Amino acid sequence: MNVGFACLSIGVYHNDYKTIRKDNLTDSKLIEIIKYNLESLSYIIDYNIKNNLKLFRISSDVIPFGSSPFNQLEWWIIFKDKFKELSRKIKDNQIRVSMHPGQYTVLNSPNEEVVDRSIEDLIYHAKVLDYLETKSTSKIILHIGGVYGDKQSAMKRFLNNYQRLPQNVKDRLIIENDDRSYNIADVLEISRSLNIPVVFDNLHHKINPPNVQKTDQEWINLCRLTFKEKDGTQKVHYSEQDPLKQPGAHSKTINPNTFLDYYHLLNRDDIDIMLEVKDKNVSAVKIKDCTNKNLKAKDLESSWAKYKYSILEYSPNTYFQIRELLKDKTNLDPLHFYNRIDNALNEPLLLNNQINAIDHVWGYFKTDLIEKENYLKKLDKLKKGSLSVKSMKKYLFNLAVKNNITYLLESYYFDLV
DNA sequence: CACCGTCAAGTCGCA
DNA sequence: TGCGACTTGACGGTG
Repeated sequence: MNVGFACLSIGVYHNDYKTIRKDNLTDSKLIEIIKYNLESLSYIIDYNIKNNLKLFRISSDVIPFGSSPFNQLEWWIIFKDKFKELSRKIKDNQIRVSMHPGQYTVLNSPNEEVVDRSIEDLIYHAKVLDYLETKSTSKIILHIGGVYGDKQSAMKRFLNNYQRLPQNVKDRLIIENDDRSYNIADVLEISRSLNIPVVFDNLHHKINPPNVQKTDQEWINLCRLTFKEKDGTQKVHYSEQDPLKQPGAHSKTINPNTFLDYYHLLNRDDIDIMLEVKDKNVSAVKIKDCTNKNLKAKDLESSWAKYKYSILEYSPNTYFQIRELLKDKTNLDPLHFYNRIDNALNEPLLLNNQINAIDHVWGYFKTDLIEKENYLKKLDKLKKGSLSVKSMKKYLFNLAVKNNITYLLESYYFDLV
């Protein structure tokens, strides 16, 4: 089983995607942004390699206006070398990348212009995967689209418009059930006509189930039959509901107990599971560790190094308990380790604890007296309530960047809230 | 420097 | 009929 995450990552420096408004768009600005975004992609790929994560979704935002006439650049030529470099990294490390156009790419719209733009958008996605020299196992995952008051006609329109796609898009296109219009039975029906793979999404399914009653495992086994050899290992999406938000909202993190129950019911290993969750790579590493039969003490230690200041911030007690726990290297219990961490991150934040964590992080810097005075002034303001913890953390992050403290730049502390 | 509204994309549910 | 929700960074304006 491979587990992966989507687009962005926590604790990776320079991992964000920049964009631009139409009003300010120029070729030179576009080039600058694409260069930056491809570097971000490169850093995230490096992170995946380092953490042995073999499944990854590339953000559609990597090329701003990638399918729009506003972007006339031949970016695949301008950045040929960068694409080559990325392609080599992905290939050498056998990372399966995919892409997932957003909710605005609607192939079955009754509006011809929307369909035209959607086809252009799918061509753009295929182009990125083509220039990364990925095989047909690198997929573009798409939802069916809208219903427009007549589902049968809308599904028919999807089938017809699919035929308008160029072959390189067809080779990669796979379809997924969504949380309000097309349930898994609908998507499987479309798959039977087009002979293309189906991605099962457990949370969408929970919210939007078909009339036919089957277990998730049964649906997943049906979807499995839609994956041919050229399509690679079956892919599914896995996410959990955020209990405080509207139905369909992804949870902050994956609960490893819930995941393992689900995974054990699947009772198979030949499956790729894309996690859709707010804390992205953090959950991917967690699940990776909790399912790793050859887990080493250093795996948990490297994870702990990234969590520790967040835990100190939320719960000093847990901080000391986990430090003790990790001293026993013969008895590894990743589930217990991650449950302790997740529980701590659910405790209420107290200013005193936050200041304590800030002071620990500050201890990493070897600064001059002027900087120290600056810090003490900020600390004083923080205690008086005239400076927010958020601002203070931002200040510390910038110091970590300036002093190039890798240990801190890789920490979850600046991103986990 | 922090915060807020707007933008940009398409659909749908709800006043 | 039109607006809010979904998503997220950029950006202009305000405090």
